[in-house]
Amino acid sequence: MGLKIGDVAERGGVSLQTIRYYEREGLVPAPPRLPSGYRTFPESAIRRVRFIRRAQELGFSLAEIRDLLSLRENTTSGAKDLRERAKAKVADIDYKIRTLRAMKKALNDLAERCPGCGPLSDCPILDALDAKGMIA
Amino acid sequence: MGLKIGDVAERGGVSLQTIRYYEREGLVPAPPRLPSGYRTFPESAIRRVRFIRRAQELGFSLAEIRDLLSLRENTTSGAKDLRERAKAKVADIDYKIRTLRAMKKALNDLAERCPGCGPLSDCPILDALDAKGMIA
DNA sequence: CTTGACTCTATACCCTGGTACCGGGTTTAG
DNA sequence: CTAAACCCGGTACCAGGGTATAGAGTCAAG
Repeated sequence: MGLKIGDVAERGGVSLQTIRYYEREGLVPAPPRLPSGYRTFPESAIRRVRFIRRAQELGFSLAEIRDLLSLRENTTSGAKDLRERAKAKVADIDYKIRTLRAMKKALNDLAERCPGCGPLSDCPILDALDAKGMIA
Repeated sequence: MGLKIGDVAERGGVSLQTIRYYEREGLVPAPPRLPSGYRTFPESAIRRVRFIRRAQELGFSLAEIRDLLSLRENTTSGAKDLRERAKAKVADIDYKIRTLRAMKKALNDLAERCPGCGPLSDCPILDALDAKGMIA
């Protein structure tokens, strides 16, 4: 009934060794084993692996991702603390979203306005990103 | 007047060696030198370094960033091609924004609803992120 | 005119996030 | 019952993105 490591790897979009690596690093909980020693994963392991991949693409390190994931295995701390920590993560995410929106705007401006600029002029992309609100 | 490498490093928020590394990797253009061999950077180098840092936080590799930056030093290709490439980058960025918004929503849900969940239940964060639209 | 802060090149090293290969056991389809 | 396909742990290696150190030259203040 449990999934084998190869299933998790394939459906999660990573290699088999990566799953073992994530287990060692505490990103995927160590699953129960068959008498043979084979790991048997629950379905949720696949979602977890996919989450890890997506979060990485967004610039979170594995340590940050472990942190994010630990929010739901909330045995350690009170509900108040959990809310605090989640809010902090949301603030990180908001910052990323704002920065991405500014980059997007700068790129759109570049694409639309720049056919008129000279090749090496001080085009808008960097300037747009350096505007207030983008610096920290 | 020209900035010295230490100024660019400090005001750009990176170390001195990192500036030299970025120069070697073609992320920051090699600046003119004084007779002594000292680099003298224009102000724009600082903006450039800051841009690189921010883009990294958003999950772009240095290769991708070099690519992004090359859009403005558009001597190579026609305006049509530039628009194409910029649009492709915008699509990447839109994907990241969508994913971040879903993560944010999941975290907010977690913070607000979960005080009522049992500790190890299948809480919403992973599920929310696995919903359609988030998978690829 | 020297002393401390800064810069130069070059080489070596480090951490993160994996990937590849090994010799060996297991499971399953024919 | 055997061969293909899968899994095990262990070790070694790799690329990206820097960081550290060494040995030597430069510049600015007193």
